[in-house]
Amino acid sequence: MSDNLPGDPKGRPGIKAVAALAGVGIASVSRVLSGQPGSSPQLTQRVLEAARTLGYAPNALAQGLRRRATRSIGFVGSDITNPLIASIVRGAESVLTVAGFSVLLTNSGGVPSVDAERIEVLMHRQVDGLIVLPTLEDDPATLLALRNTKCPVVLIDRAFPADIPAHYVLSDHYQGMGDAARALLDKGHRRIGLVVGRDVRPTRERVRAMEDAYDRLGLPRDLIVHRGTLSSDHGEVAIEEMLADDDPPTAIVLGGNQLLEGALQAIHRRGLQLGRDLSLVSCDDVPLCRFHQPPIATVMRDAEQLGARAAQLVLTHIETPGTPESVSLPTWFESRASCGAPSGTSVQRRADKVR
Amino acid sequence: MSDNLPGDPKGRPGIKAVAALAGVGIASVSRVLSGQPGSSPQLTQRVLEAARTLGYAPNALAQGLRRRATRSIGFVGSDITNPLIASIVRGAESVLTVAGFSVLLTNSGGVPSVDAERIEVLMHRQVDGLIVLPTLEDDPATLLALRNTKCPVVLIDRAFPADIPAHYVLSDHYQGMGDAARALLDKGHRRIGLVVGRDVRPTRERVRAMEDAYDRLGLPRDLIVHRGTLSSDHGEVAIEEMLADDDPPTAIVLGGNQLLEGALQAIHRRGLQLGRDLSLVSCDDVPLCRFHQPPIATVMRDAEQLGARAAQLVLTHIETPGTPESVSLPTWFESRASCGAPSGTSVQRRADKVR
DNA sequence: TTGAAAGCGTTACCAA
DNA sequence: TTGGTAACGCTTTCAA
Repeated sequence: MSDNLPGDPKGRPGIKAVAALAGVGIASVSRVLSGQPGSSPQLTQRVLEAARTLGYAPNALAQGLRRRATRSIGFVGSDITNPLIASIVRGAESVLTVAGFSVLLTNSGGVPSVDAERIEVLMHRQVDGLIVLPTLEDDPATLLALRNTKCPVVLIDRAFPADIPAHYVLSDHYQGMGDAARALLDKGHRRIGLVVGRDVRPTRERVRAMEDAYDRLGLPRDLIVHRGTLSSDHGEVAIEEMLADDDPPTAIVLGGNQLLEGALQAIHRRGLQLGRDLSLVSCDDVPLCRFHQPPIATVMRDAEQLGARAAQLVLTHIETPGTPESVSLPTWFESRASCGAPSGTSVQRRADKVR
Repeated sequence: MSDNLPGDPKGRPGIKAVAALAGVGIASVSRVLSGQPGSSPQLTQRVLEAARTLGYAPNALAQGLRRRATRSIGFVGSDITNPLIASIVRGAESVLTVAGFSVLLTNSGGVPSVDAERIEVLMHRQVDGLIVLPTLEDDPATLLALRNTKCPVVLIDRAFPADIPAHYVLSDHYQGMGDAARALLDKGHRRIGLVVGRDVRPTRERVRAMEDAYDRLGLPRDLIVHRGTLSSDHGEVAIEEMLADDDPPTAIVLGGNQLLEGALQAIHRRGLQLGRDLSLVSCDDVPLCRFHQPPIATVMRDAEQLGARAAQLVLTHIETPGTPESVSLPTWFESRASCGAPSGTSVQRRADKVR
């Protein structure tokens, strides 16, 4: 049995092979290669040489099993295809890679029960930490899965019950949306449409920011809140419905980057010119915002930073578990030509255009 | 020692705990839970019940170590933030998830040596397969890393030396680019600029398609090929340089979606109207292509399908290793308003515009 | 049909 | 300073 030193599954050398070649004990190899002190220079030398000539690298599986730590973290998001989420993943991945961690990526498709399932799979894979962008804040399966995690968890842009053991990285949507609201009200808009997603923290913050903006100016809350999913299709429907209103809003704010494409379709179809016939604000900058004619005013944030901070947080608490921590990152409003002064109702505006 | 049944690192029950609770042997638990036949209904029942009450799920690390298979695959791409790559990952991930595989995602940042390093890390993590979008085709480190892989590897959109043991999923860039070229030549363009990246298969196919299109019409190859990286910055520089030429092209083709933003910046800055003053074709549809005014004509492909086929290929060869396989997927040209007839030199065009 | 025991490749204790 | 050895949690012979 000891003659045959197959090492690894597909014929890679194992620690035994290195020990044999170096003529030392297996334990010494482990010690040297994991950088533990207390090995003579000679032994160290021989082990290193043997390892190099064999092209040896430790089997991360066995290490993980023994060390009870895999240096991997799981990421659960709805869809990597959403540029916002891609940026978050990118930010997290670059921090984690530097720290020697790998990322297990999963997409839940925005289905709460799948969130829960993915969390469980990742736990079985013994990830050392978890970064999750949960779809909802009150899905029972997700809550259960989150309660059963035995590793640090960082939740992005969500607020969960206090008994959920997790850390948070939050965007300060209130600030950016408040600035956007004030900018619109300043320009004279009084009836504003706000398209939002499901009832999660960003939605609540955005609605609150809008309402407070009205309140602060002593204006009646002439706000139309349209709730649904944050999809392109919903963006289109929302615009259609709002503009079909007897008293349509003169400005519309989209609470999610995915809404924009559908919204623009509806707007173009109606032949409306943004900034003149209708003012539009979107959330989360995408190339389309900047290159659209006119450019789309946007509530901005640094998505990569969001992911990077989440990664730092999870690493910190893997290192030394601590009490729940919460990080808040800024959002800000960037005004662009899609925002102008109101110009009567959209019915009048359409009449203008046709004439 | 046998009284204490801690099971898993952070206090999750192990197989021993289940065996103890069910009052059966540990081997029986394994057999029942991994669905092997040959267990009495009673035993099966008791094991299942015990597992459920303990909330037991096997430790994937230990399973992987023992089975010599982790049901995980590694993905190496340049940057998940590129919507093309995000779509490829998404396509792969959905196929793999259904098959019970997890994805280890890494970004190389488009640095060849990092490609190689990531491949090695993933091998040490004992992935069962690898999907790679290599930066270059002749980087020595990457070639070495690829040769040392002991698992099925699928390379996307690249052509490597025949001695590299890998499977391929390729886009038929020749077809789509050929159609684009013919469309431009048909409209009367004779001097066309082509911006491409480094010397990899897509670049070569695109250049060849353009050249062949000229040849087939018996036209001289009045083609300006601009080579560089596929970044937004390079897109901007490329446009600037081409339009600054004494005899600027009347149409420009961008061989990569990342080029578009920079290119549009340069074009807008010059006040050129696409489709009239200059014709533009991009590669790989992004929202910006469709919503730009005018919309940008594009050589399209199904990126998710690219990832999905890669995943299928890798799964097939994990199941039953076979000889190298190669899959080709279509690209096609979608003409949009950014393509019009040529209108003199850009100098004249600018004069027109100013007048 | 069932279970004891031998590993999988590594780490870490402990004795030498 | 070194190396044997017992785990880590699981699967898989092999005997019973």
